[in-house]
Amino acid sequence: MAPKEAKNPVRSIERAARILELLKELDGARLVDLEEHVELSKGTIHSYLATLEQCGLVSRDGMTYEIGLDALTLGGYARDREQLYVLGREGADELAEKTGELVALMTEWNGRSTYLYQRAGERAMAMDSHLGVQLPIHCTASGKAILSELPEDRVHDIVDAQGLPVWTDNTITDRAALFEELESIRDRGISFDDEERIDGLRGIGVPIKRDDTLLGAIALAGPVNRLEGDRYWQELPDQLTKIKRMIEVKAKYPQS
Amino acid sequence: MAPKEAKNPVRSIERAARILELLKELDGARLVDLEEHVELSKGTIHSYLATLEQCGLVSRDGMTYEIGLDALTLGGYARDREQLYVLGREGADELAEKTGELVALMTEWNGRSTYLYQRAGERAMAMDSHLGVQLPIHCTASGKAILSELPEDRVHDIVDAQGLPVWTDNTITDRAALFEELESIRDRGISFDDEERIDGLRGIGVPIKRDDTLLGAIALAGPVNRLEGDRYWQELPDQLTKIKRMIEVKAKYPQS
DNA sequence: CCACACGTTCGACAATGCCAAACTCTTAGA
DNA sequence: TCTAAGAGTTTGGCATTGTCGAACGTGTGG
Repeated sequence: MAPKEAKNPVRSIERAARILELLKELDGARLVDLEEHVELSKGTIHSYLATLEQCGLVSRDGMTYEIGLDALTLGGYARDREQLYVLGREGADELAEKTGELVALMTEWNGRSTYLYQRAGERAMAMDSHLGVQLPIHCTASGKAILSELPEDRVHDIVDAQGLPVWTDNTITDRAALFEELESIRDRGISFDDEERIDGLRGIGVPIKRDDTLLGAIALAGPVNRLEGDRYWQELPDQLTKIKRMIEVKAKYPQS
Repeated sequence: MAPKEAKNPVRSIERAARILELLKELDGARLVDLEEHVELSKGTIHSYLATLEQCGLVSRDGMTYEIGLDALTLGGYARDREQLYVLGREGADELAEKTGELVALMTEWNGRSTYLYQRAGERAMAMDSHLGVQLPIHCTASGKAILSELPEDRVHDIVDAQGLPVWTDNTITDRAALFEELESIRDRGISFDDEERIDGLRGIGVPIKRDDTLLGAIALAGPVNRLEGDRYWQELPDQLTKIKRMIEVKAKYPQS
């Protein structure tokens, strides 16, 4: 996603969005806390918060402000309009049930791989991340699956914008290496995250398309000790592929 | 929730929120569509949309604008900070599994009953609503369960703001009747929605508290032909109550 | 009881959002 | 092919409206 700059931006909106962002990053904040992070006077921040609260985008409990649930309402609607979610949820549930692991539907947003849905199977690890969270795209199975189906220049744009930051010893940090990897992902139709984002965590991803547009990816994650050998390299990839086909058929014949 | 008006509102934020609202209600819209619903010139609306897009709150596909996934990111965080969600998700899953019906965690927001989480059991009906959706509070099991634990004047405030609109023949539309109903809900600890919002749909709700603060409610819904007789009036209520207790214990002893 | 820290309100100035109108781009029809 | 209509985009100047700082509340701890 090219970081398009609006020609005539509405500053108040930029600033309001920044404040919401901060409330998220700080896990809720008081007025003074925000003051430290924003170039605005106390009085002004107050007006912003009061207005956002009135709009339902912020809630306050005494002195601390939080993101309001209207954000969830909006986000929920946004998700419902994502085809990957509508078409893929059932398949994700099925796969989580069958494998016992953590299954997620991810789509590209802001050059990142973003959770649209997640379903934990019986044995799934505690989740480190969840609905709406935006993960780096170069070191996740879902992200690489997505990149593998994006036009080359889009990939370059994204890498330009996001860089290839190190997360673990296995993280791909070299652009050429990344493109090689994407090539082999295209060959197999499967992407592997072999402890590239978090030590001890492996993942498997498959891109999902409708006609020729990329919808996102379905991915499975689990601890190294369970995702290894044949299960990691063969069985689970096969199951993912099966689900992918199912979803893509559903996409093609909406009524069936 | 009293409709607090900000003293010095930032108009641009109010308008931006209105536009997001419209994008939701219209299921995506073009610039001209918005023009009909907002007292702003084309050019101005354009600036708003461009800015919101830049902030990730709006996405565009050619000519049509949609809510952007950053809303989901924010909303997801907001949800994670709701204790009812964190504490209750497991219980809701369990209940959905066991009963096969639709189970939801709801909390009060804007004087409405709002979905924090939903889990569909095997036999659950197709959902008419979902994450983040805000339902009327006087004609849903969850809503009435919530009202039953709110201070009397809060209930009056909410009813003043929301009214008691008719949804079906069974909808409670009289304030006195509502208060009687709430009284009996308090007695039983259970609320019933007997086709009060949608014909053919029944629901059962239980309020959930932590210490003395109300967190929200857990509710179960299904078609009349499955929710009837003893199952509706006894068995399912008992199961809900069991889960409620489990959640409240978890709330009390965080580490257990 | 005072002092401090934080939130809230207010009035005046100037930044900035708004409108209208001109411009571009695409599509459809003659 | 040319024209017109319909949509989106950009611009400049005026007036609205956000912004600051200071003064005013409010509550908490010493």
